[in-house]
Amino acid sequence: MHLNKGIYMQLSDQDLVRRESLKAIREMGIDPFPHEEFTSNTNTQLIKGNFKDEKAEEFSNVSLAGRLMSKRGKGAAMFAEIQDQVGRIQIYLRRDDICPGEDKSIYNILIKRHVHLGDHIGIKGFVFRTGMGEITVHVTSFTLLSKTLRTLPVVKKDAEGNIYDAFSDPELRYRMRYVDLTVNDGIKEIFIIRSKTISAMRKWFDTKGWLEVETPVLQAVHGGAAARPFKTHHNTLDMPLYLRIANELYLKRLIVGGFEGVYEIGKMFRNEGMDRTHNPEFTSMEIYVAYKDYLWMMKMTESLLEDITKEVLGQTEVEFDGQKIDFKGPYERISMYEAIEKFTGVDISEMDEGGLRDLCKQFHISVEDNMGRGKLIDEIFGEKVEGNLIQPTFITDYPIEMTPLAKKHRSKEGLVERFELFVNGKEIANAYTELNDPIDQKERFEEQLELGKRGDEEAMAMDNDFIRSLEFGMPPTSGLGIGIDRLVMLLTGKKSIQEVLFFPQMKPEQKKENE
RNA sequence: GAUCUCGUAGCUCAGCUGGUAGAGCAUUUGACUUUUAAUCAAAGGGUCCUGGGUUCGAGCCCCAGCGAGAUCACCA
Repeated sequence: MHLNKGIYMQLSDQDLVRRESLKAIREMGIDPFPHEEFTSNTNTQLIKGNFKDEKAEEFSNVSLAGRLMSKRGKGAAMFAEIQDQVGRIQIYLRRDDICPGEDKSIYNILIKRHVHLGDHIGIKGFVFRTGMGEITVHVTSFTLLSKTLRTLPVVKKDAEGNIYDAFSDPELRYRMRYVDLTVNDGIKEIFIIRSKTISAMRKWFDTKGWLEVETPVLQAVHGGAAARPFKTHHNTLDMPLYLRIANELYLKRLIVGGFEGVYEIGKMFRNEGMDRTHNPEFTSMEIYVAYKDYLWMMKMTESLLEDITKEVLGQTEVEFDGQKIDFKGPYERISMYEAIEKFTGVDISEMDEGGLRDLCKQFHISVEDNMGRGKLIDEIFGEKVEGNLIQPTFITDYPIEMTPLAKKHRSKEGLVERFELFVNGKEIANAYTELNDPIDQKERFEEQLELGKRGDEEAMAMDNDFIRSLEFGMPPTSGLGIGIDRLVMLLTGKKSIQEVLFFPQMKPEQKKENE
């Protein structure tokens, strides 16, 4: 890309033309960036959806604002298109209607010459249908609302809906998302689905009486998950702080404090690799409900996802990468050991660390010396099982070594009460019957410290205040976390997380020179 | 972090065995008062990502760097 040569300051010949026009507009006595509000009484969608030829008089006085997206000059008249947030509509500008007097400069000079594609305009007029049958606004009054100084890519669509010259370079699309949103079809819809998903979830929880809360993003001890954090520094306190990798331990403190249902939707930060399913900051939803267990939470999760997909998409089925995925519950439930046996034919439930290590070798799965039993099982699962779980599937009952914050299984030795929900081969939710025995919790942290000493960089740190809070008594509780970005990817059919983030993380365009 | 691929006009892309750049759209000028990927005529627009090297000569070959995408590893 030509980004290195200075995308910020270099102007193309086309951009220079716009600067010249800006000057010319001012010389005409017209403010290219006027202050006054422009009042619309409709929008493109309302007109296109409701206009009827026999009811044309209802549309005899419309006003709307938007960007000029195409111009088809025909001499003393012109067809053009205006685009607002909800769509696009054709407009018809006739010189003698816009300039009824002797002075034709608004049409001849301003509109024909100095108004460019991308400019924000306000129009008033009446709606009619052209000879070709297209609903069109016949403009009687034209206002320039904001001049565009850069050339917008022009994306054209023919009658069959074929797209020409789409603005398709992913780098440019992500860096200049404002352009992507403006010129490419369907981009806004992705983010509308994202927004609706979050708001549907929030509404669903609020209806149950659970409380939306906010917990610290800056944490002195980063806990609640296995991941490398971003480190920062507080100047006044002169101490290191970490951006949260999870908020679990804080939310549980609130359950200790007497809230019976709390949830938080917010950003987490993990200082790890980036690829098409990982961004350094991502959005998670975590919810904790007192007096519940993970069996209850599975039912809740089914019901939540079924309701949300229905609300957002109008149906529970989505199509992803050619596969039909149905969020209608109930979902298949299968324990971790059963799942591994199902896809490998090997029963690992009684295997010790050495046996698992041999099995990994047999399956050509590369493992590290510092991996404990839990991690080895996780490797086998990730390699042999995960990818097969296309329809929503609960994997339950994880080995205790992998899960230091979950309660021991009520009946199965060596396991914890945990489930993860897999869809399309990817984990999208994770839940426990939360560990509320402070002595057990302390021992689990100590085991984590041991793993840390063996070289596991992601082992959790001891959180003494969290232990203290449990000593004050946490009711039996179940917690659930959902990766919002991944859920939105499923609901929008997007294979890359960057497609569902407005501004995915990018390296800087230019090296700093003399800053 | 590793490997592979890519970077040429505002956008989307061509560019042959190495001979100092092309198209469509967009822009500018002109024609056209119901067109629609408007049309017709003409014109302008380039640090071929950056820096080295090979060569009489590099968009093309080699090396290094920058940025992006895909795959893999780690993670959600």
